[in-house]
Amino acid sequence: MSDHASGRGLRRAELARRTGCNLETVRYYEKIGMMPDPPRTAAGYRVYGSDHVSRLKFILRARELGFSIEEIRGLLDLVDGGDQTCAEIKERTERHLSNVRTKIADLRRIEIVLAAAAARCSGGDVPDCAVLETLEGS
Amino acid sequence: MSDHASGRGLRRAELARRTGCNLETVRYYEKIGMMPDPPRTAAGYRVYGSDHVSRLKFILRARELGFSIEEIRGLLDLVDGGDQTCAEIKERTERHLSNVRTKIADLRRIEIVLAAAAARCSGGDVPDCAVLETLEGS
DNA sequence: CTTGAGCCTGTAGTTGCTACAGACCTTATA
DNA sequence: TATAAGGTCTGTAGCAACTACAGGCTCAAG
Repeated sequence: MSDHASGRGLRRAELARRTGCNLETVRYYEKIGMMPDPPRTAAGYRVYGSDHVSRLKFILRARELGFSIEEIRGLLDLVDGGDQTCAEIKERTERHLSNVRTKIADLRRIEIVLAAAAARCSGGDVPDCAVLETLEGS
Repeated sequence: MSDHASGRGLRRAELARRTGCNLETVRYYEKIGMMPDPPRTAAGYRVYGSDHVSRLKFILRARELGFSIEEIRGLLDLVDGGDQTCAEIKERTERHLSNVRTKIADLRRIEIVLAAAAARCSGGDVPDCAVLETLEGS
């Protein structure tokens, strides 16, 4: 059966390669409904087009920016609906940005405690340790 | 059967309450071997002592500082072995600290991109959106 | 015609919990 | 003493977001 794998259609590995996505993750995104079900060859092989490439890139970029799958699903719904407004997208972005800032603040607190404990450590061949004191109770 | 639940021994809920740990998490830490199996009453109820309280607090503090379960297991092994050295603990702490700093750097990069995209947004009732441009390709 | 690569499916594993269901035990009150 | 309410027990399933198989097709090259 002649498919157009060498023409416009991409197989899964090629889609993965072009987007930098893990091979199995492609299938995973399809399973959870983030990627539309692609057409298949007669033998059942998935055939992807440029729309799949851009959608997958969108998802991957959003993931890199720390958006959760559900957040991305929401963004995609807006885009797919075609009636998204900049205001709505901006609001979601700022909500996510504020989560990111909270995480940074949490990690900075951790960093300070760890750095202080490590600094108080002699680092010697002795059983007493400032880190353990920090962990065992103040 | 007389147990000493009201004396020195604590039941699970009380241990959880005193440490701020979730009730089920206590059992989870036991299952994965982070907490020693406590003695039981004749009816099978767990009975905890002050050693369990301190160990659980240790684990919880280390978790708050972002140590993974495996890292904590390593620390506890050192402490339990009794031959831990400050140098060893310090090294592990600094390794973890460097992971934390990497995460902070990653998040700061994300923060910058998100903030820039949101700033370029008009926020109006229009379909064009700077955030979407960021996600759809540079 | 065979070999090897690539694809298919379903499922299990990862991390660190959290939340049940259904059965037992304990305690207080009537 | 009966009973109702609560605590505890076990095992198991679920969460996010993948990742990695096993076992079976299909396809192209030699």
